[in-house]
Order: sequence, then structure tokens, then C-alpha cells
Amino acid sequence: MNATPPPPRYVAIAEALRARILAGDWPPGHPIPTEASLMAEFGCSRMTVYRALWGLAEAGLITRRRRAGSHVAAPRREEAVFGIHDIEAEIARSGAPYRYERLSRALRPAGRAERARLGLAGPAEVLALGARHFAGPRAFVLEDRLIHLAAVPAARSESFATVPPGRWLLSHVPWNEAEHRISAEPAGAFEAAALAIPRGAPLLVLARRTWSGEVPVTAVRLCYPGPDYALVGRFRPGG
Amino acid sequence: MNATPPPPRYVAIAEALRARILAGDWPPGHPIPTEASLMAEFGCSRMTVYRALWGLAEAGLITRRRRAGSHVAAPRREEAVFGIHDIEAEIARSGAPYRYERLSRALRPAGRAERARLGLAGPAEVLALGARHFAGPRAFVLEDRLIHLAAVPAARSESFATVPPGRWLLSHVPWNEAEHRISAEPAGAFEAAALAIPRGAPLLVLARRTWSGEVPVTAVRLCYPGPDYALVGRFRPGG
DNA sequence: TGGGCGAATATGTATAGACAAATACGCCGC
DNA sequence: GCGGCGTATTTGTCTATACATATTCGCCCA
Repeated sequence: MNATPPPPRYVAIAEALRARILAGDWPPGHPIPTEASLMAEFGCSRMTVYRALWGLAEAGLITRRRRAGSHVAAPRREEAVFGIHDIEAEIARSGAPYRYERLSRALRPAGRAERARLGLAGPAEVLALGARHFAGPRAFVLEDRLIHLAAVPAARSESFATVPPGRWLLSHVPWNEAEHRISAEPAGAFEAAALAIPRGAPLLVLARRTWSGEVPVTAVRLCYPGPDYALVGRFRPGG
Repeated sequence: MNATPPPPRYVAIAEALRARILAGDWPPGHPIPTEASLMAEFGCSRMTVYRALWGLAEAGLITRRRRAGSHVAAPRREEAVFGIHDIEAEIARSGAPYRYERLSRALRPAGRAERARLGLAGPAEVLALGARHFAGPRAFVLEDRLIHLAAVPAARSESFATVPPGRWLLSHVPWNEAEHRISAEPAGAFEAAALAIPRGAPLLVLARRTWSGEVPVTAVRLCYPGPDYALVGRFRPGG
């Protein structure tokens, strides 16, 4: 019945150009019309054209250089964006009932290996946690986490008996930098027992370290049993 | 000697606000001053303030709503951006000499499984390729690829005896949508032989499908041997 | 032929002003 | 107290203009 409201003009301009690029009419390196000629073509002011082109440049579809003009960008290297949600949400999406179980909790001075894992130079106190996450009856993830107590003092008094540390940290630590590392490893004795899989079976291991500013906050190692689980990401250049 | 030129004002404003947010002075949900008051604070026009806030909103640091104003955003779910380069560049970065070896090449009508892998409904012709990539003496990746010939007719006459198909496609197919799937699987007989690892050893499997517009272009399965390889990504919210 | 320098050109930043659109808030009537 | 409605507030879009800045192009001179 009611037509959707027309998009802003700068969006319309960007879409028109994007379509021509994605259709292959303009191959990589092909010049984009100058702002002046786009003003004439679309009958609008230069700021509006500028905003359209700025968006395309930010999306990586075009490059812009003073005096040289705008050109279709060479295909970027592919980048996959994987949403790594907190585990409860991840399982909830699959429909299975979620259950969390704390396996261990220890508060201690960080050993050499633990300092390395967190990227700490000097001595520090850490909270070491082990936990399992279940999707229905199946152990879905095995979690092995260190929390740097100097960075998150409030964690000291948390038992994490029922609250998953990932969720708790997300709502208590404001902003971080994160490093992710994904690898495949054979299950050791502990992982095999905890996940009810054979020793040596492949594990998808996601190791993540996060910082708040310059201060390491937490290092977590999530083990997903074998081929049951996959990280999936979709990527659209300039999408 | 020479000081760096001062950043544009809108960058300076954005940085000032970003600093306050990242320092935790303004927790999630905290209101950002209105554009009008930021105009006064920084002594500039509304468009300049708007541009600064727009950038922060795009980066996900703040949310903006008409009448309600701007607020510090709740921590987003974590997202990892993994650069997935073409394999040659990936190995070159590690310093080892790169070698490519084509194992097989077959041009045939797509079977049922191959159509499913590419996401094709009707009949189609595909080019099936098998290849190995070496870093020094070690087999680094096993590649198993399908190319949809209707989408990339030029591939029909390519032998891919010396040119890796990934690199060739990157420079011949303009823009695509890509789907990535990362999982851990045990090595089968073929993978074990090709990569010189034991059967059942963990493989990091990266499956990628790409489209050009609506048309499937290629489906590739890259098998990395076990714990030797890891995908690493860094992520900064609003960075 | 080659190198340097100036000018033309396209983008980058910023201003002031105007109107549009969404919506939170308070007023008013019940 | 409560529900509905008008309005003020805040952001979203757009115009017209001005000047800054980077870089290419071409001219001129050696």
C-alpha cells in the first residue's frame, strides 16, 4: 500500500554507483566521475555527492585522491567477520536448552605460563576458571579462563557458580581490544573426558585475549568438539 | 622537528569523546552532550560536530536517536575480523619460500554434491581443481576448489598448472559476497597422504563460497594441518 | 631530453542556514 | 491516576559557499 519512503539522496547516489561497480561496468581502476559531474548528473550539491563518495570510500569500494580523482578500488583481500557472541546466546539461537557448569575456580598468584598467556610482565593475581557449557545434554564448549584481578577487581568476589564469566565480563568491563586465534588441536585427556569425545579427536580451539586500554583483562580458551561446530561468517565488500 | 599537522577538527572532537568513553568516564548508556552544546564546547559549526558524532556512531561507540540524543553504546558482541589473504601472500609473510602444485584438474557437469556445494539449483558445468601449497618443504595447505564456469567463462581455458586459482580469481572476478565456515575435522586418507600427517590428525578446515551478485562463483575448501596453523584476528571496538 | 617549477584541478574541511522527521515529555481532560 | 495528544527538542538531510591541500599536468628552461 504505502510505498517505502525514498532513501536520502546521498544513499541513492551511492547505490547507483555501487551497482555500476558491482555489475562490473566499471572494473577496478576505472575512474569515477568527478564530484562536479556527479553534481550535474544527480542535480544536487557537492556536499551530498561528497557524502555518497565518502561512504563508498570507507566501505573500500573506491579510492579517492586529491587531484587524481576517485577510482574503483582493487578487490580487497577477503575479510571474514565472525560474530563471536557470548556462548549462551550462541546456544539459544540453535534452540537447545542452555546449561552452564563451573568446574573449577582458583584465586592465585599468576605463574609464569599464566603471565605469558595474559601478556603480563610483572607479578599479578589471577582468577582461574574452568567451565562447561551445555546445549541440551551435550557438552558444547569447554572453557578455560584467566581473569587479571588487578584489571577487574570486582571479579574477586564473584563465585561464577551460576553466571558464566564471559557474560559477566561483557557487562562489567567497558571496552576492550581483543585478539583471536583459531586453531585445530587434538583433544588431550582432560578435554576428551570433559567433552565426552575420544582422545586425539579434533577440537576447534578459539583463544581470545582482551584488553581494557593497555591492561590485559582476560584470556580465554574455548574448545569446541570437532566437526560438530563451525564458525560461520559472511562478508560483503562494501556491504 | 616539524610537528605533525593538526588533525581536522571533526577528528579532534571524535577523539576527545572517544577518550572519555574508553577511559570509562562515561559508562554505557551515559548521554553524550547534544550537538548544540558540543558546538559551544568546541566552538565550531553543527555540521562539524555532526560529522564527529556520525563517525563514532558508525564505529559503534555511540547510538544516536532523534530527540532522545546520543548515548554511549552498550558493549557490542565481540567480532573478530580475520584477514584471509591469498595463500601465496600468507606464506610469503612467514618468510618461507612458496611453491604451488596442481594435483588435479577436471572439467565436468556438476554432480548433485557439487551443485549443493556451490548453491546451484539447476545443471551447470564446473571446473574442479585440487592443489597443494608449500611453505618451504612442508605442505601448508590442501586446496579443493570448484569454479562455476557459467560465472567465470574465462576459467575454462586456464590450466592453473602454475597459477594458483585463488590468485587468478581475485584478479578476474570483480566483487563478491563470501561465506566462510571454519571447523576442525579429522584428516581422511587423502588429506593425510597429501599433507604428510597421520590419519585422524586434526585439520583446520576453512570453507569459503563466493558470489558475484547473485551468481555463485567458486567454492573452496582449504585444509590446514593441525596446530601448526592458526587464524589470528585483532578487533578493536570502534577502532 | 630531462628536470624543475608553477598552475590547474579534484578532493578535504569548515561555515551558516534551512527544513524534515522522529520521539520523549508534559499538559490536559477524564 | 491514567491515557491520549500536541509540542518542543534533537538528530538527519541538504544547500550554497569558501578556502585549504595534495597532486598531476604541462610549460619552460637548461
